[in-house]
Amino acid sequence: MTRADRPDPGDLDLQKQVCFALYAASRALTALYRPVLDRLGLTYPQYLVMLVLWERGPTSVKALGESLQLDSGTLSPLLKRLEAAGLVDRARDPRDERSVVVSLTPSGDRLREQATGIPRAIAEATGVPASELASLRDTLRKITEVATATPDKETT
Amino acid sequence: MTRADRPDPGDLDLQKQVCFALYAASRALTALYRPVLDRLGLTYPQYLVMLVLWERGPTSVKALGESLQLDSGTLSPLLKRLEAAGLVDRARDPRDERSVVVSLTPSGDRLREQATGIPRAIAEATGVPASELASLRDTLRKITEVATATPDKETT
DNA sequence: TGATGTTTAGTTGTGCGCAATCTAAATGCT
DNA sequence: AGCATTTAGATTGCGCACAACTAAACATCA
Repeated sequence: MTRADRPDPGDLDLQKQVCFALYAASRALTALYRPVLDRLGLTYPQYLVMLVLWERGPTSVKALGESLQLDSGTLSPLLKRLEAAGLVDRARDPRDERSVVVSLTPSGDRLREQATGIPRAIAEATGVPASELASLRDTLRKITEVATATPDKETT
Repeated sequence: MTRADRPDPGDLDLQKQVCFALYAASRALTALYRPVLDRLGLTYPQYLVMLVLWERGPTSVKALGESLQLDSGTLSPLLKRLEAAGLVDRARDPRDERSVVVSLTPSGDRLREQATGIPRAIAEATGVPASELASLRDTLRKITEVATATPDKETT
């Protein structure tokens, strides 16, 4: 709070921006996953959906969206592709016909075994110590929490 | 190296994965930029392109791609939209007709002034101390460097 | 010099993300 | 019960990302 909020031209330096570092790192890490996931026939977002299903079993589209911070505009077509691949089933919840429950097929369940070693392999490939990765993850979670909690902090 | 590389089922916990934290944080931060950039008529990737142009002046498509880690499949249509918006010009380099040089129009140059305060405003909105953001950025850069440097570390 | 290979952009096709809109089912209110 | 409101999911449209391919310009060298 010294003499802040006077815009510094240097602020527009691409390399100084955390947001760009985040954007670049996210794509780079996803690219690391790609050849591995290709063997499972999954894209990275599809893999995230499978992670939730492997962990929690049958899950509604709404709950999937809350876990992954994705809306139905993204999930609906993605789940349709997973269903076409024979990995998941979709069915209306008889107790609430608005809700669609996604569950694993036997084929989707079996895929779990092939996925078990992936996270560790990727973590090691980055060459960053596990402790540093853990603190990185915590900082990222803090940022995500603040950023998503903010409805629209407009000073107008 | 104690008793590692035996796959632990817990490894598939979504919340433990750095990659998901990265993916979620990147989208959350981009969402924070969105209302601000909307006022400039820019998307986030378009803003990144403008950052490079504001900093370096006329730049080839290839150099833009190297700075932002994006290929022509992404940049060509993006630049076409920036050109349609009247913010940039595109012209073949007379010295090497393969290369296309992107430069700012007066309108694109003026936009810089409106963008100057953005990074600081976003950084403050996250509530994370500047020092922590700086170390976060450095860790992210390290990960990006390793991940992009790896051509394909397949043990086959 | 002419054949060959490389570099640079652009195009096409697929799959996200996300805003906006739509439909149907459930819920609340009187 | 009757009707407005809310909720869950799907659809549409646009803009990235990225792989695969094409075409033109340049480089190289027998």
